[in-house]
Amino acid sequence: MPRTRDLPLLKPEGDWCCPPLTERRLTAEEAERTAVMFKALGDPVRLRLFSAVASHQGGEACVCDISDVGVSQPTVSHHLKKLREAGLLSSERRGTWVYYRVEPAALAAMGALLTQAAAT
Amino acid sequence: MPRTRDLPLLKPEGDWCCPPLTERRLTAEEAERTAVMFKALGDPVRLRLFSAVASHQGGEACVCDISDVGVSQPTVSHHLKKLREAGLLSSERRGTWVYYRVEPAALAAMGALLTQAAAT
DNA sequence: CACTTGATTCGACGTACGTCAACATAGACA
DNA sequence: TGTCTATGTTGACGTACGTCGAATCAAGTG
Repeated sequence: MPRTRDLPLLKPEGDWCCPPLTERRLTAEEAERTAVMFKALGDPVRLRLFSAVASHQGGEACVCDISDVGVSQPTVSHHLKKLREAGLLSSERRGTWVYYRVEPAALAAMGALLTQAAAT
Repeated sequence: MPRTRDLPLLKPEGDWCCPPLTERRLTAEEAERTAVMFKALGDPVRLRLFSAVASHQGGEACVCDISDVGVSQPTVSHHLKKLREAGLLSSERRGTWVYYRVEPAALAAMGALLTQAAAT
């Protein structure tokens, strides 16, 4: 498989959820919604799990591929659930294993929220 | 003051702290360091405070400008301290008031971490 | 100096979170 | 059917977190 980017690059617009942090003050609801995503990445173990999925070849990884994070297996499952509930990961069972992959939209939204704010 | 961008635009490289989430798995230390920043934005009140500072004219705001977030003033101070400790804000006292401004480097680092990961 | 306003620190409270061991569930295979 | 492996769920425990009131500090004003 070529490592070229022949797939539809997603537009860097971030209004999937919220405007850039510099545009205006977030409302209470916007902040509530956005905070869930940031909080999901606000734990070292979840961050490592997320980067393990994101950096795995094919863009997806089964739990068995990424469970070596230094915590027990139930804890891994717990954190993956959190990431899924935050909309950052999606899971799918295929036979024996459960595969996780990153949700590009959420990732792009968070990125736009920050990068467009950095140009102040 | 002109609102043109005549100031040194910071390079969108994000190795200020960590590689993009897709490049490789984060080490425990990298995850620990990065999680602090994400956790800082993982609270609705802090998110609103941060966006209030970021969207304020001149790129800075005194505490009195942004204290209307629905929590007591000590709580506001507590959250601003958290954001400062995470490297996302810097503060400076000028006379009676304390002014907060966003730390562009940290913001850019987080943004790069995510946007460069979204191009998988 | 005392007094007022802005901001941080302190001490306490309740809740949420991360973690684990034990148990439960799902699929593969004999 | 039963057993084995891979994940998810439950219940419990300790710690960290968000919140507040009260006390404290900082700077301006009379």
